[in-house]
Amino acid sequence: MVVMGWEQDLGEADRMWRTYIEMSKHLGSHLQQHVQRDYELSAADFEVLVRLAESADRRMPVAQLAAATQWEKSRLSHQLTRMAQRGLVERVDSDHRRYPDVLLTDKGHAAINKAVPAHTEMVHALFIDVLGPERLASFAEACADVLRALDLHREQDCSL
Amino acid sequence: MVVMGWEQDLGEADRMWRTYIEMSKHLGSHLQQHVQRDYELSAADFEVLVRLAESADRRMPVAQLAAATQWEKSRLSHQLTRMAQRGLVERVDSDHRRYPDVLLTDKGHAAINKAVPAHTEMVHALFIDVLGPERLASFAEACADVLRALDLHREQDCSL
DNA sequence: CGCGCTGGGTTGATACGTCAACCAGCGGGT
DNA sequence: ACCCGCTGGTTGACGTATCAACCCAGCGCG
Repeated sequence: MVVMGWEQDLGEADRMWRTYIEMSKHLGSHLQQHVQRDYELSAADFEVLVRLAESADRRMPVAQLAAATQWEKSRLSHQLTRMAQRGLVERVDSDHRRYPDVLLTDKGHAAINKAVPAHTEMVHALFIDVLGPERLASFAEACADVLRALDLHREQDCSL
Repeated sequence: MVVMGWEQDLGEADRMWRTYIEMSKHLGSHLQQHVQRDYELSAADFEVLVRLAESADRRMPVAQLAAATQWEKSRLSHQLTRMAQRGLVERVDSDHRRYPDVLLTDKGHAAINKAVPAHTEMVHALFIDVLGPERLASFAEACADVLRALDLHREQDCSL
């Protein structure tokens, strides 16, 4: 029977798509909840802290942080003010430019160093170890392919 | 050289994890942006409308909607009031209970019927067609496995 | 009968994300 | 020197998410 449109009759592929969506939603929120509950850090906090901690001297220009996180500048700015209020980071004047740097405070450093091990452990338990090495590899490659397709598509969008 | 902790030396697996994270973030935001720009619907709007449109008579009790979307009741409630203000849904008294039902308005129905085809098309272009059938199948199976692991883990959490 | 409990649903406060407007240095042209 | 525009960054307003508190109908029990 031919229905008006899309409704009800999802094919195999669409159900698989939904499986992916479900998984990514649940996995994301699970990780986020834990890092929130156990360490009082939001996903956004976490990301910023990781990037800063990875940088050589616990500080970097705002622009670099924006590039690393791929966030909008305004989002980053808001996030930084909130984190500054909680004492996790500081805005300091940079040497060469007239633009401020972001500095990871001791408190921020301590926070991320406590949170990261638990987080990676959970990522292993829930994701990496669940798919063994070779399934993980093909999974990641699939992700990379989708990313490439996405980039192509994005270029076309911009050229409008 | 042995560093203090986790910093810098990410293994293969962790880089693959990051690839997945990147992909899921980008794919999600891309889809969301399009459905937003082109049809004035947020991802949340979209989800609610799809569930309602899939239901037999374009209406269902709030609880059922909550179960379908897996959202917190408060989130759903807020979302429904906003959508009601825009005329996409209505809260109506249900027959048997003293609890309200949610009804998909004509406007809401029209909106979702316009948006869905474009959305599914994009999902195909960016995801389903990128991985062919068999890669898609193994991908979905991997997702299902992660979901199962997640459920197990979740049970343990609740039993605290 | 009345009392308290439970569970579905709403409300309010606050944190977060996005968009558009704005502000400040710095080129570059005339 | 002046204006102009660009880029990097901040601000405000608004929509959205989360948490906790609340409201209220039904129900069990004394």
